[in-house]
Amino acid sequence: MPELPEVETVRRGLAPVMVGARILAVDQRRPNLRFPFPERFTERLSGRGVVALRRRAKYLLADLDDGAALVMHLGMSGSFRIEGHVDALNAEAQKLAPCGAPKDAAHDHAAFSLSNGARVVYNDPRRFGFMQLAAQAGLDAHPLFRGLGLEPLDGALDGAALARLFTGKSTSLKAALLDQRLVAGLGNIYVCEALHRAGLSPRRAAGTLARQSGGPTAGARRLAEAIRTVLEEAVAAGGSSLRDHRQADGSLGYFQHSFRAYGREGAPCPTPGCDGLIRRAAQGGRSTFYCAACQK
DNA sequence: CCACAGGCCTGCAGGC
DNA sequence: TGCCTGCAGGCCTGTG
Repeated sequence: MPELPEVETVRRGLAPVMVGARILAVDQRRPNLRFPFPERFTERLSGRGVVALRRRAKYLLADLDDGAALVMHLGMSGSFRIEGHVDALNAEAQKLAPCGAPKDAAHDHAAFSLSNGARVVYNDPRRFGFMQLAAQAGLDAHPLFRGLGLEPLDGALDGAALARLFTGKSTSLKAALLDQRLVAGLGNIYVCEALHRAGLSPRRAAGTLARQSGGPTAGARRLAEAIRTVLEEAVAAGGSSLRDHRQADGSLGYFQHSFRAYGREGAPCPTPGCDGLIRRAAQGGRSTFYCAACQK
């Protein structure tokens, strides 16, 4: 579920409820997720105000009023839901409620009771997610963040930046784009989608897109553009993770209907003028969907 | 029973 | 020797 667009959707859904509110209590229901919860987790959060809700790559960050940041990663199956909010702001937030609500509470692992009456519940069946506390100051130097690469939507990702990152790399484009140290926030779905849009083979060596004769290659420019546009479109659609608990207005979580390659094995390639079929192959133990006819 | 699933880390082996 | 790379396995549970 959670690649960059999904985490951003979560952030936008939670922000109206959490920012400006105070955490009254934390209901921590087990000692660990992927990693142990921080020491004295509930004590350290109780009474704290939430100043801001931010995102870096696939991390969600709640800035607290004591200078700490609650760092949250959703892993493969993490989701939040909002309960018990009744005012107008909350109605809007409910509409944005990220990743829907699970059918039962069996995998509710932590819940934050807020001063505005809302309860924000974290659910994660596979428990690949985690939560940590870090200092806001120097967060970029924190072990979780210091190695992260370019944030795709902040304006720094263009053909020249990609060409520079790919210089000398013999690894495949698929692996390079999944590497969070180069570009941060892409996962299996959006890598497949971006490569398809750019007309580039997932098996092609990343270094072949490096600079040539003083400038970025056309492929690097196309790829940077494809990454930005697919992420922007997915964010605008509320991500791809909201198959369940669809809102009546249908404005969120519909990007899975716009996939051109991911999960479409055997389907006709949607590229105009291409008569290929979408294929599925394994790369690094994960499925890659691509069209051999138009992705070179 | 099996394969597979949106993330990410480690260890290991091979190539240069 | 070092560095890069690909790959398997592990963490967990759910679904087809």
